[in-house]
Amino acid sequence: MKKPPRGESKRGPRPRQLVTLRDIAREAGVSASTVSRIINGTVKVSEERKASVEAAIAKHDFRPHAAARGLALGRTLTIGVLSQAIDSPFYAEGLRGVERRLLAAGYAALFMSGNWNVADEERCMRKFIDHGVDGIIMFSGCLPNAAIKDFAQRCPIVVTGRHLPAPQTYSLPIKDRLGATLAMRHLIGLGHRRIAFIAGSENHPDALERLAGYREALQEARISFEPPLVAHGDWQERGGLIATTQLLESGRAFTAVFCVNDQTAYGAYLALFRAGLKVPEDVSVVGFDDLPSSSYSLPPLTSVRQSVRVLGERAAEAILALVCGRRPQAESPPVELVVRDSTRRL
Amino acid sequence: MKKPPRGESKRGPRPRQLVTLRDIAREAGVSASTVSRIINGTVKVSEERKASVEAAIAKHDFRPHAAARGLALGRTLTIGVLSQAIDSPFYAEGLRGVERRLLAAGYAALFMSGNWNVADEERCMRKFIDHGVDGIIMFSGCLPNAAIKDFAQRCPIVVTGRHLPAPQTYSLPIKDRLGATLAMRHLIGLGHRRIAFIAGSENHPDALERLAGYREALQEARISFEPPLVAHGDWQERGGLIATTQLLESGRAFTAVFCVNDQTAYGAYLALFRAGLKVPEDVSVVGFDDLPSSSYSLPPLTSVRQSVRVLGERAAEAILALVCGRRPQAESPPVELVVRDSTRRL
DNA sequence: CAGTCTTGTGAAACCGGTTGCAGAACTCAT
DNA sequence: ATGAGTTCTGCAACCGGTTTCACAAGACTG
Repeated sequence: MKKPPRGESKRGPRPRQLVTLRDIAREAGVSASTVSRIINGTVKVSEERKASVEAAIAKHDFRPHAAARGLALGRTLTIGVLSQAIDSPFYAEGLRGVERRLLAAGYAALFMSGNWNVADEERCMRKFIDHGVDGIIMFSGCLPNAAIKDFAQRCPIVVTGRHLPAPQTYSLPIKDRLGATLAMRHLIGLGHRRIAFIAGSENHPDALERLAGYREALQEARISFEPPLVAHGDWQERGGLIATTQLLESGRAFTAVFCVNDQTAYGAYLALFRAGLKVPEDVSVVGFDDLPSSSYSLPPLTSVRQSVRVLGERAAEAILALVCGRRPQAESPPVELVVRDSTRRL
Repeated sequence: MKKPPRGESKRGPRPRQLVTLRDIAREAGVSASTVSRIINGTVKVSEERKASVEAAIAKHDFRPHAAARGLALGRTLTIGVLSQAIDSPFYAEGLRGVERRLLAAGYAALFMSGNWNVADEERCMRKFIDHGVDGIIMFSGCLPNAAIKDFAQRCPIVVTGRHLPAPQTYSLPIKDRLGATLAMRHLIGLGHRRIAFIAGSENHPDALERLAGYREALQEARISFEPPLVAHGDWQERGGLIATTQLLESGRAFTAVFCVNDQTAYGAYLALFRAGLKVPEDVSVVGFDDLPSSSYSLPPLTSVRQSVRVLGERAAEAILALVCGRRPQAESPPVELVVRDSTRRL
């Protein structure tokens, strides 16, 4: 019962740096310190030495060893980014924003997926710590706040989609409720009264807030809330398809569907299509997130837009600030409704 | 004109490890070597010491410092993964596969996007090297083979979508031509003769191969190749929309469109929709890649499937093998045609 | 021209792990 | 009781950078 070493069981020989800083120093006839100073520009060095060192560096195409530098500096220039699934178009947008902004600052991103699952999220977080990331960005996961605070003692954390006041931590809330009311007011303004809602998974905070927005808007318009008009999906096409199909089979009348996110709306589209119903002639549909592909759905989807890409950029800015010991100033991006062709006046 | 240091201009104080291996050793009354050996299970250690060391580790929730370990071991347990855009559903699928397989082996993935652009790809590769990755996976980029061979001298590389025989390198070709002929034979078998092709960007090797497959299938069926039936897109929805629109406006008759990838097909869908044409009644459409969302397009899209996710898994297996000094044995996944509702018999 | 102030440089310590080597302790056979 | 063989453990060196500190050389001041 020997515990296998980390990683793969078989390993090759221990790899070495082909050319080290001291090799360069020897070749240029200076000390290692001088080479280090030239590379980092930390202290002024005489022109002639600088030239000969730079020549030696170029000649051997020398690149400092990352781990060694990381050890000495206490930094890895790496940020861990936790999303729920790297292949979800929603998170992909966010990751893109993060990547852009981090790259510009010289940082690289370690992406991992939590799979909407506390255990996986926790595992990812530990892995980030083990990899020595300088900071972590969490896209709204299901990890309890207490756990996050715990991790935050080891490295700064930026979390989107929730409010979490704690040291070494910064939150970028998502305006779920406001967005949902925007969508609903649009439908109500078009004369719709019987509006179904395809919700997300039951325990997810974003899902609950969007549901709250749905109810709030109904109340505002003095339309009574009918529980049977709410069906639960899974944030993905499949869930939207199933939920909408059930809703149709239940026989409850409705003239519009508000979906908790765009992927759910795509599923709803297919369910309506199979039932021979046309969007928007027979049923109006509104999504949430305004994914890039929503401009290309048939018909192009009306959706609530709070740019996830910008959210990612802001999150990246915030984590960089935290890492450098500054106070982040990033704000959540604005929410707006993008009206396309999936909704019509009754 | 002072050169700013790497990363952000302002940095906080140099962070230190809160509790080190030697702290644990002192607390447990053993030497640092013993603690290291217990953590890695490299050598047998007496039960009593083991217990007291593990107690101390648990008490302080000690985690070894990644950079220090990386320095000593010469490994970072990190793999660089280059795709063209992290928010492209195509690459996202592949990244997902890579992530799964790497995580299982204890490795983490550093993802970066090359943006279909040689300069960016090169920059990413350098960044990977600078970050000390143990290996690199490249999803079919536009970097010339010579450049790749160059990078391969510093660390092993697995590349998909091309054939590149070189030491420290492994290729997983994509069966573009075969896939394209499958799609075309399907359309031709349904009685289509005037088949348009929406190609990708002109210089991309995958695009050229798919075009070659298109022509090959035409020739096989003794249908003459008509250059005006080929339009160029950009691998994305937008390009498919524009190209199809132009094709329609050109007045050339066609009964089917084969698109270089699914995203292009989504754009074609929208163009046809706007022109009042129905799929598949008026025009049949076939895509390539079988993205997950293609089951949910309206109508669900017939597409060539060579699972990118599996490709990613295979690539991950191959790079792990290379890193451990073994010979990779991974094969490209099989290609097949998935027939859905976007094609019909003439 | 002596004394103080800069400025550039190298030796050595340090970051926090891993590991070769040698010695201690313990087993077992003679 | 003694020697050989085995198992466990600690010392010290090492991985490859960065940085403190001391010092020498040159610039400036009175």
